[in-house]
Amino acid sequence: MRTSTTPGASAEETGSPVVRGRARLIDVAERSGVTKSIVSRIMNDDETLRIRPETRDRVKAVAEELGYRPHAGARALSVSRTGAFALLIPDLTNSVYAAIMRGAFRRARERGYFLLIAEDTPESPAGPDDYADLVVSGRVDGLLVASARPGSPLVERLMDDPGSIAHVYVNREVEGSGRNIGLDMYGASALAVDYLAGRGHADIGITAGPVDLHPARSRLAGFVDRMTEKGLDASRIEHGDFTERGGFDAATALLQAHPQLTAIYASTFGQAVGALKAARQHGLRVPEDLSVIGYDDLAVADYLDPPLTTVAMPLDALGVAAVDALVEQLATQTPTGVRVPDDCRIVERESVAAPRASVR
Amino acid sequence: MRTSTTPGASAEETGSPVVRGRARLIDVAERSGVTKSIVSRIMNDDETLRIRPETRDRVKAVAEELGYRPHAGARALSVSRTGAFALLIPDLTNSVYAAIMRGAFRRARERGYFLLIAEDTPESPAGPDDYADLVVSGRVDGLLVASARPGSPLVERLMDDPGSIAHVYVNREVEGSGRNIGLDMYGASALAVDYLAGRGHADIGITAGPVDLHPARSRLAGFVDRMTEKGLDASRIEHGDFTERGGFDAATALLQAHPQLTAIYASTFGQAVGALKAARQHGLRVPEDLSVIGYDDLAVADYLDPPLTTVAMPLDALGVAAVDALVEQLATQTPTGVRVPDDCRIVERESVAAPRASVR
DNA sequence: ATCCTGAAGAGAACCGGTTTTCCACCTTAC
DNA sequence: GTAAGGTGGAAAACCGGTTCTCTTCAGGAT
Repeated sequence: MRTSTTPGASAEETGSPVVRGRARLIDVAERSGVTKSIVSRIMNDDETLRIRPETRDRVKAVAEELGYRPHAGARALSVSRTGAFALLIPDLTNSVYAAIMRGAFRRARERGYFLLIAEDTPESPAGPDDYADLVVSGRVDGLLVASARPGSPLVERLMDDPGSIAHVYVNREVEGSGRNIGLDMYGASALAVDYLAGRGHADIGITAGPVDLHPARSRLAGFVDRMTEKGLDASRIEHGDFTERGGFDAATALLQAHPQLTAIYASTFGQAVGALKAARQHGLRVPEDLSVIGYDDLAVADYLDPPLTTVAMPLDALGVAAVDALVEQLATQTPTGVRVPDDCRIVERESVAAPRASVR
Repeated sequence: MRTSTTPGASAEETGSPVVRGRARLIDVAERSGVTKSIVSRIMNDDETLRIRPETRDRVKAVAEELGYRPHAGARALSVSRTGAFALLIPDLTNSVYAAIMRGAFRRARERGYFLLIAEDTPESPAGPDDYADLVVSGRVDGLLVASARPGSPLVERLMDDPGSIAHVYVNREVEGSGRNIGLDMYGASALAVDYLAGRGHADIGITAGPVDLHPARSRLAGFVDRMTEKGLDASRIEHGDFTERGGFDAATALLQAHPQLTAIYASTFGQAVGALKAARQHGLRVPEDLSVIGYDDLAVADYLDPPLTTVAMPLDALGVAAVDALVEQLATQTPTGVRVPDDCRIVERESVAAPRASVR
């Protein structure tokens, strides 16, 4: 687009800078009487640069005056680094991911990166090509993949050639990838079982998630194992999507199949909301007739009826850890996985009580 | 970073392409025996290019084989266009924005843009500089501002120099900007009043939003005007944040100040959730003792107790319209505002009924 | 006077594209 | 036989930075 902008054409006569859209490195250089290499090295705090303090100050003042901002594309071209990551989210409307996004976003800014957030659902792919091309085309430096589904085109591609595209898996782990940033969901499930059992529950059901998702499997495994350890019946399982609807359907099936159930452990927050509705439709009061515990502690939990007791997970810490891992991966060229320290805990509200026919 | 990558160094001997991170334009050119200018023009479907069909096919085949993807930074540098927008959201955890994001994201992709999403809260600014620098530094081509707050540094800066930074205001309008993409919130409020009045309600209160936010003012004005038109008392107003907490507080104050209230109109979905809780705490059954209607129709409305009747707004259409307006602004260099056609409507669920002491 | 040294900055190549200009060659017409 | 005109593609400038190498000049030592 050579629109003959001849920058500073009139400035040469007037001595004042012509009004341009943006100041470039060379504008700063000319105006302070040095070359652009010097300006560049000053702006980037080049340690190897020997320069008179007064020159440095003058250049910095001019840059400030002109509102100089380096052109991201030009810099990316030069240093082969964009300073941006892409975060792939399976569902933007799910507040759980909002919490992860928030942590990741903040941490990215702290480490000098911007975050490009994209919704990556099975239905709406990126278009002709997938999100891995964001890296190949030099738009971002790496991928934070929270949307991994085994067998999806993206995951296949990343597994095929793990070296050329920096990435980590967040929340949804991919086994064998060695770059999973996850929470101790297994332990969280065990904690939930302990909590319910501690209140006297023995007939506990679980609304589990889709079997192909790693988080669903971990949570279910933690539930089954701890139930079994305690000598309780771990067979009250119904699967459903990780949505309100899925939780409603699964809980309904659970209540029909096992009328003696006194507690339900829902695998996600959304499922718990659905389970509450299922209980109402069955004429069951929560927590008097049925206890419900959910996963992930969101702000709305306080405002449900009854306020929902949850297993709180450090979701923003997950986002933070993911960004840290990706930054480190770029620095060392070696992927690492992290299990975020599990300070998961039960947030007690009012949806859990002792079972109605407690035999204590 | 001149790491002497001498692309294709060994390829010259072996005849096969050396394994590189990415294929460049010149790699495609050399491999197909033409110059990079030709490849560029072929890949961009340059109409003015006269070329032998076989050459075109050969080049395209090579590009495909090498998995060539143009480098975004290099292209941005050359054409002064990045192919990305930034969407500034005030609260990532608010599902209302998720709906807008979704519409905007999809539409952006359709029009060849990526979306960089950023959370722009009053507390956590962008850092040393604000989000307008995303445009100045050539990282994105324009801003979709859904986080406008009058007097905020960003809005001030955009108002100061509206010409140099392409942007539109989404949802939260800025008066006098001429680039507002909004919904008919005024009309939606009137619709809610009509609906409640049609069910026999006369004592209607509103949980309004923060007075400095345009949506809050529009919704309140629509309420007040329509109430007044109908000869009803339009003074039952309490302000609160656009959150569950704000709705809870405002509704609590409303119920204490006006015990005769039979209906509450909540200015946001979150406020409605808070209002439901406030009703419960006051020992009021919804909808028998108190009707509640909320704003924006989210999926969870079905799962609240009772299921929440709402005024549904075309949120994804808002996102779509915003992207369209921004694309057009870049093309014509003239900002435009749009009021998204108001196909807003009442979604009836179970939180509204005739007032308990209906005098019909 | 000359040589050396270090400080301060100039100059140029390069990153990977896009776009304008120009040129060689082949036809066709005269 | 040659000029005109069209075809197909080559060459080079440019976008705005970064970084490596080279030059100049002053001052001190010899």
